[in-house]
Amino acid sequence: MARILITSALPYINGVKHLGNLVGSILPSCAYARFMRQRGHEVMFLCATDEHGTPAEIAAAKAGVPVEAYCAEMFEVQKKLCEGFGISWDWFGRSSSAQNRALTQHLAGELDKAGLISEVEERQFYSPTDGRFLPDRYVEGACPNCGYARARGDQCENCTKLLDPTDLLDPHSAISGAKDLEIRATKHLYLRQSAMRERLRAWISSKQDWSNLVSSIARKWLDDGDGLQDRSITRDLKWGVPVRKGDQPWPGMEGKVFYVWFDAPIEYIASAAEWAEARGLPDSAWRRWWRTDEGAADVRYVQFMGKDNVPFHTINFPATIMGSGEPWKLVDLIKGFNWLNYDGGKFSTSQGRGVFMDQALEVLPDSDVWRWTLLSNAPEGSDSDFTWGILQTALNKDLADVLGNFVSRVTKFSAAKFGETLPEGGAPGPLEAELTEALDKALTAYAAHWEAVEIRKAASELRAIWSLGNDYLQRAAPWSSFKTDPALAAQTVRVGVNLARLYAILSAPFIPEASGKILRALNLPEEETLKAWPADAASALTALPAGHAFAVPENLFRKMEDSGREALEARFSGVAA
RNA sequence: GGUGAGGUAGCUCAGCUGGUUAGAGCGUCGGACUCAUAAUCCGAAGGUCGGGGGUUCGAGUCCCCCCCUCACUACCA
Repeated sequence: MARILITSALPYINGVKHLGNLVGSILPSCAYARFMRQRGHEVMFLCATDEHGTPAEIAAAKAGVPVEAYCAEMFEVQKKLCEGFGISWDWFGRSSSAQNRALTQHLAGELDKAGLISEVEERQFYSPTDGRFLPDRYVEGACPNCGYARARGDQCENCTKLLDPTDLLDPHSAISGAKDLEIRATKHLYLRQSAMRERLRAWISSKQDWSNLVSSIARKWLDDGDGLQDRSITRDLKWGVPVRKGDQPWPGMEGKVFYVWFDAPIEYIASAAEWAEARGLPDSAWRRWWRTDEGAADVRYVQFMGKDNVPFHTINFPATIMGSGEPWKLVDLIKGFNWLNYDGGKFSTSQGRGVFMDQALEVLPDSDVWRWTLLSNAPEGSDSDFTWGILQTALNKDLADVLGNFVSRVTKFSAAKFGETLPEGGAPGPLEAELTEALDKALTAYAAHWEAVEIRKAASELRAIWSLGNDYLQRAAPWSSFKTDPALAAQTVRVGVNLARLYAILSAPFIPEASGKILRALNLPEEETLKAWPADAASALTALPAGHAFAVPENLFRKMEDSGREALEARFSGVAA
């Protein structure tokens, strides 16, 4: 038994996430965690909301509530939605927790002791009307290059020219529209990443099993332009972790907070501390997952994220951890995902384009359908497309026809001919031998794909395993043999129902609801059965003996008609209301 | 502009360090079967691997040039 630490990129607090966010980190991390638990490993699967920063403050202001209340509410909304998708984390925390505040301040203090923090005076736009400093992208004005009136301070989206906010003509606040902007000097702390460049490079180079996507993004940051730059870790905001050196004040930094990119990944660790506190466990219970000197040396740590998050997990956060000089667990495998596009275009939170998590469950409440569709089409190798046609195919063909119909035909036939207990008689023959051989190969491949975190390949192998069942039934044809040799048909039926049990176990990482339905129909205890991962096909096909009572389950999946698909396509075309 | 990723059958995608007739699912066509959610199973057709040049006995796979798509570009997190 191994110990597996799993984290999903933290969803930002300001609103409901779309399917692209879901498939890029939360969903695959959940499926992977479920697989590892079923294999008998000890799993700690953590996630949290990322709550600090300017967008949260602005979203709260727009909603007319204090930012703390806004975050508390959105945390509950996001938590419920994820639970609706069957997300199986051990703890879903909040980056605004007391634990994260303390740990962030502590790590900043350690970095300072190590000489890795520098103070830099910079000049930023300040808006007296808004009462805040404005990040570049919250300053708008006319583009000096093309004249576009609503260029943002970081880039003109019309001519794509990169800008400095001071370049803008007629600059004003994107929040209030105020024009009385002034440039103020302000002092900030920088993490001296440049000093850790070679250490980071050596660490990154040692990771041979990272994907091309992840490695190349990491290398780019090390070597782009003048190489790895130091990076500001503080902001002039109210909503965030107050800047302190451990538990001591930080002279000159009064009233400032840590920049959200700095405290958010630290929440991976802090969320484990939240978990321990919520369960009344001692600190050692969570530190054995995170401190290599307190038991975490044998932990395997896998992170899931979209490609936009890769720099933070390959460069910035490791720099924080390594720089502290303390023995915190570093990530072993980073699983990065590309983008999921919506019908050829981009999912967009700001434009309301695509399908959001709340809408998805509203129009199609069976979360297994979403899990299977999204995971079996996950954007692993390249950006990939979500369309309603793909969902319809995944539901109708894979889930309903290949898996659902298999369970249906085998249980119904058995019940009709032999009653609702597994019949006796017959003995395995050549067909069973062939099935066993094919299944053994497939089981090995399936588990290997999960071990390598190859989600699409695992899905494809699972589908092939489902198909083996139909192939077997087709050739064994118990509906024919029953007329002449009922014992032979009984043998086929026993194998068939055992296949249904096996499918429930193998499929659970993808479709936990359907797995539960199968196991309940087969009168099997869900939790123990899921952990009975098959050692080999032969034992899996004889797990349920003659005499075992079962029931015919309701159809596992209901298909989507073309008219239903068309209605969804129409509803979600272009920009949502 | 810079950097990165990608361009493989009608569609969605696999193809590791270069090696026999380039793969899968869906779709299409044909056949078998009738237990089952008009389900299943078998078979077939379908590709000048974005374009051009080069290296090699041999390239989808390596090198160069070009075209197209997308993302990122450090103050969004």
